[in-house]
Amino acid sequence: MMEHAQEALFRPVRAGNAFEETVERLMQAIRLGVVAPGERLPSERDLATRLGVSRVTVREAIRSLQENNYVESRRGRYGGTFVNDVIPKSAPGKEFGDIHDALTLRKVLETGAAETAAGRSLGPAERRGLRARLEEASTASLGEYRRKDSRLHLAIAEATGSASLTAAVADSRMRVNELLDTIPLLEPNLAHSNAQHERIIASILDGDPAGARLAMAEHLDGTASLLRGFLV
Amino acid sequence: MMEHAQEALFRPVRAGNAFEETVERLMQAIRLGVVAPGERLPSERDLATRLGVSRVTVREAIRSLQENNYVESRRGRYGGTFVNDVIPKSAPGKEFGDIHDALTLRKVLETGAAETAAGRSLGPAERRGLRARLEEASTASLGEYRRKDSRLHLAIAEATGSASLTAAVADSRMRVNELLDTIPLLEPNLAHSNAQHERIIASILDGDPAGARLAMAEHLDGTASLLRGFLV
DNA sequence: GGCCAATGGCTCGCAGACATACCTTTGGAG
DNA sequence: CTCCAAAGGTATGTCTGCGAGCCATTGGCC
Repeated sequence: MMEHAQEALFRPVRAGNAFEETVERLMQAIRLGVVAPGERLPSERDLATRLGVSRVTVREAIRSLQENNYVESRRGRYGGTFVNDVIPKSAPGKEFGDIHDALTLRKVLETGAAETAAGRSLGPAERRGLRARLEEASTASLGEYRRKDSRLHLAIAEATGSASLTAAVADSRMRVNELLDTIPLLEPNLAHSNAQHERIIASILDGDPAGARLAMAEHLDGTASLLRGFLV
Repeated sequence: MMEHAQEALFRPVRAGNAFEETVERLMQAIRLGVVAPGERLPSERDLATRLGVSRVTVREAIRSLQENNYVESRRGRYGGTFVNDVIPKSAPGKEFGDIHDALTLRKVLETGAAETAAGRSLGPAERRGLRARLEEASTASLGEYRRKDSRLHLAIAEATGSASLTAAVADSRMRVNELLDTIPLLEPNLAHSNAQHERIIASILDGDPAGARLAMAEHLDGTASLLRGFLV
């Protein structure tokens, strides 16, 4: 019997209860900038359907976000649940194994996504979307950088046309962002990142898979060594 | 708001109920050959702990496998639940979008895994393990080929040292295997596959990441075009 | 031959999640 | 000004899944 493969296959079937999972997803949407500050989440009924949980559970999750000041809800037509500007903390306590695991998966997924995206023939809407996210990230302030950066990387994953690859990238980024939140973000890193982003997007738009992979790999190695340096 | 990224983030929080998820995992372990015919599954109590579900749920899942002749249970000390030789078939009905999605994710994950594994310094046990799986796959009969093939690919994923990458590869393989089960497996394909396997493992053992990636990419492209040809 | 540890087999009460229905608030449309 | 669609807020009965305990069976060890 393959002892180690069992660890992967016999891992827990569910990460947490429905409530915790739902909170996690909504947090992802907010922290990755998929729903930006000031914007509205989908309605509770809509979320319940999409997430496959009951509306009660969605409401409990939103309640918990309200209590931590992530969102505010307004009633009535054209009401809804809106994302606040303040984005509170995060609490670490990671081990080295976790870091290696998270960074390995991220590198595989994101270099693969960049290469795949570059190998496709993208429509004008997709090309515009990528350029827009690049522009957003390059003009972002320190405070909003992580969110804009995530949106750019997610847009690259989407450009592969694979929903499950996009989902995997989103999950992976959440894990890595948790780690990144524990170390300082400095202006020089940011400028360097932006230059790398431009190379990545240029390679994708030019249809240069090898270039896109290489540029993404260098980009990721930057934050990876930063992380390893700070946390080990 | 990024409409498409929402589809990824607001996907269902749980794939099915605890029972269905548990059945799925046990099926994976059996079909991917992690627990071979004649071998014993971990005890119910053990599985319940590892899978994070109650023993009742594990038992219901095993019950369902028994009814489909996948396993048999024996009581008493040194008893347990044993995998049968007969491996029944599944029934498909996939759409093209699913196929593209599954193949895209697989390619990203497995080429990344091969490259990562080749870039690590593997211990003697890992090197032996890879050679053993290669040997098993190359001497496998038509009937057991898919299982042995999966074990080899899983061993490569394990060699990356990343548990979550291994888990992702396992999930991805399950999806693709479901598709592969619907098309014929022929001796020439098998011989070709074995030759490619040797190149992949050789590159990994030689510490040649680029070569490993390339060899894996060619290997996967083979079955990918086979699939696209048969199913589109 | 008897013991006993480890396994599968079984039951019952509780907590979490669900489906469904209804109430309240709000602001644009007519 | 009135209406009403769409959103959040609330309540209730049902069911799934869990925890925990106990029973039944088996085969090696003493």
